[in-house]
Amino acid sequence: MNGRFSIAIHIMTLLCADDNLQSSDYLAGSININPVLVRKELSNLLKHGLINSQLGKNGGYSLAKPAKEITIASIYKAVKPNAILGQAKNEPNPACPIGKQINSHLKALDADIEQVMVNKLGNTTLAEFYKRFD
Amino acid sequence: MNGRFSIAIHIMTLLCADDNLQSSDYLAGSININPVLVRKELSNLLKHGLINSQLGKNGGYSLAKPAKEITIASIYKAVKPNAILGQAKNEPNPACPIGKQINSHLKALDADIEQVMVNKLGNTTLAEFYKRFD
DNA sequence: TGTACTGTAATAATTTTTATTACACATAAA
DNA sequence: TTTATGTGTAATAAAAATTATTACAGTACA
Repeated sequence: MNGRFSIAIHIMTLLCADDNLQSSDYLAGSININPVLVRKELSNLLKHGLINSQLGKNGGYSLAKPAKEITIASIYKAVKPNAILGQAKNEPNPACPIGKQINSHLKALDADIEQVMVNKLGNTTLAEFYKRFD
Repeated sequence: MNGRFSIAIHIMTLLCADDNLQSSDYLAGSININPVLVRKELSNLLKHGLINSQLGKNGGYSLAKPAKEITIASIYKAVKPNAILGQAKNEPNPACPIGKQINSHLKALDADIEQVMVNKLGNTTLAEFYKRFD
């Protein structure tokens, strides 16, 4: 996994902390990454219905619903990678009985893992996560 | 996560499939990656006590113990990344109340996730995983 | 009608991953 | 005892992925 979950939850926490519209530049300043990257992730969160945006002057971003109705799992799902356990770039040797089948078995393992992860992350809401800050 | 878990479990499955010593070149041929990368991962698995190696002519690698005593979790632990959920490359803004604390809360989330993952992967042995191949 | 935003494309820089080359060292077998 | 075949590891190069930057069209408030 790359830094996307970290960026997404940082964004969501900042929006949770203040109901006013926040600009991508402000968010980028807290996360300390390029504003364009933030806008890309905001665009993704928007697509997943987690946030709202407002165009034009004094525009910005806000949560699409109350923080207690947003689970960490839903944020994770918005940015989740193809494979939690990672995947080979090269195709294994199809002439090898193990190589031929390993990917499908790995994929099954991955699905199991994703399920327990999402279960766990589904137990916490953004509101609860935010309460941990002091 | 990169391709390391995929490589490690592929290696372990191949060693499980045949008790004879296997060379890094043979393993690399099934995985379809460079033999040096395989030897690096073998070196790591060796360090974690999961395999044995034999130097010299006709040398190679074999499992360090019966496959039913090796869990998938122990293989995962040998290659696990710093953060399952990923981590930012840049330090968040220390002047921001959220930015200042986000990393420690993320780290806690990560620890929770790792625990449920390891629990889940601990339920399956290499022997059971290997049985799924036909 | 200017100003301050979002939204997105194109491109460059950086970092990470993977591949390759090279070679010291070990041991079985001819 | 010499040769062949393997491990172990360092150094370097190539490729791929991630992050940063520049640029600008479009929107809406004042």
